[in-house]
Amino acid sequence: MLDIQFIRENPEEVAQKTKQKGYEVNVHELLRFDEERRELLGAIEAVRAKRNDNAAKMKNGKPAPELIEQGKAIKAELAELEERFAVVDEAFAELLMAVPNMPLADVPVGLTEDENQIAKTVGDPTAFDFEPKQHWELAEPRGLIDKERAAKIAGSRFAYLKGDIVRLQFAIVQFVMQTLGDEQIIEKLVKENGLNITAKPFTPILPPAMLRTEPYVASARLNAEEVTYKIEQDDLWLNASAEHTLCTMYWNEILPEEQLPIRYLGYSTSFRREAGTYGKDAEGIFRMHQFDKLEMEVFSTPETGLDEHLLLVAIQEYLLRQLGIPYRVVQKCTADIGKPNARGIDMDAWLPGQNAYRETHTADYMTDYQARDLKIRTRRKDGSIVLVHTNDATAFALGRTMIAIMENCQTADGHVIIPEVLRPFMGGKSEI
RNA sequence: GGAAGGGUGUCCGAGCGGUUUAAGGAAACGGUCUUGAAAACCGUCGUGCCGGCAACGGUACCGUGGGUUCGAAUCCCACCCCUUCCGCCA
Repeated sequence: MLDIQFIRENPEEVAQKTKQKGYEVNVHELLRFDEERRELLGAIEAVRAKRNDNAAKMKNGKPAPELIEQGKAIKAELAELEERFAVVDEAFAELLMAVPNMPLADVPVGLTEDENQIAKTVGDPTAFDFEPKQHWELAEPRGLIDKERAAKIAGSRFAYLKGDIVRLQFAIVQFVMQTLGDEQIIEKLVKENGLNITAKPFTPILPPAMLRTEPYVASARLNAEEVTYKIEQDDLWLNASAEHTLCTMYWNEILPEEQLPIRYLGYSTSFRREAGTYGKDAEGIFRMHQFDKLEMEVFSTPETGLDEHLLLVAIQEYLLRQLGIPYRVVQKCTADIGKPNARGIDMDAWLPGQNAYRETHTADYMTDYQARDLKIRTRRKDGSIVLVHTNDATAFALGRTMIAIMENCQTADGHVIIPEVLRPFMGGKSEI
């Protein structure tokens, strides 16, 4: 949620930016509830003080009957106030939760994704002296992807991946783990981008793939049940990204400042119901109910949050360049960055088979919006306590990355040249 | 899944419904002593919210949510988690 103090002090700005993000919240009504709520809270606390006082008088020995009578009256008075408070508080909380994070100044204002801006394009679309195929045309005939049998067992949008494509996935995982664990590479990227943050490498992490409702809601990442799988029996949800189980990891904790930034490289299977996407990307493995993903997650001080975000974007670009995949960087507009986001970047990889750029990466900067609900704070060296800033970003969505490799590195006879950097993890193999 | 025992502050650990304003210890920080350090001694030492420029005051929080009571860490109910034993299992 957004800082109520900030909303009190900047109601017009909050109303305007809320609108820019495509959200409808009556800020003035919110502030009226806020005021009423505080008034009632003051009254309640005064009555409670009276109650505590009254009870204290009865500490020693036999309670006087008139004190008990007084206590009963106080109890009734308190109950009446608390009832009124509960109503106001609920209305207040509902409005407050509806307020999105404020976009940073450089986020383009726009109400649909058409107003996203292409920040830059890197590499030319791969040239072929033959008609490039779509990834499933390459993979299915060779038995690398079997969707028919998967449909028999689990339904549509599932697949069996087999053979060299599986080796490729784990080669990518190894490559990314090695790259993000290399302090020199991080340092180089920090310097190149003029960032004022450490070169601390990323720690690989395998998170749970499920989480409970309470932390999920607090993460501001729980989408409607149309999008996310729910395990009713156990009050658990299947995560739609490792970022969901990573950002919630320090829920309700105060981290010593020396520990920051905490940089994780998470690997997790992600699950999405993809309701309402019937027919869209039906072929191949572009849009699946289940896919594996490498996700970066960073907890930092407020001062370094933006630089951490820029580092994550730089890493995404570096990884794509290492694989030799042409891509473009998209600065998402106010309506497209998402409710908890202050800034959001997408990366679209060039897919020759589709003759189009398609989204393969996202980088999200939440400032303290997500941390406020998750109650993740840091204790500074001077003893003060502040909310951390959170960042998440895709390292590689493995399915889509393999699509990009297959389509960009395909040969006329339907094989795939393995990018140089992956070969050490493919047993030296240069083609599959 | 069955049985038993537990969840108290950064950690350990007390806590017969009303001297709990949560004992005591450890760690940490500040100080005295010391050439310096250790030891010893003295002091400080949870989080949120409301009010206040501030010192401070009020209030809530002892796994979570409800209930009983004039009064709940303490009693009752439900749920979550942890430990041990048994069963099952990669």
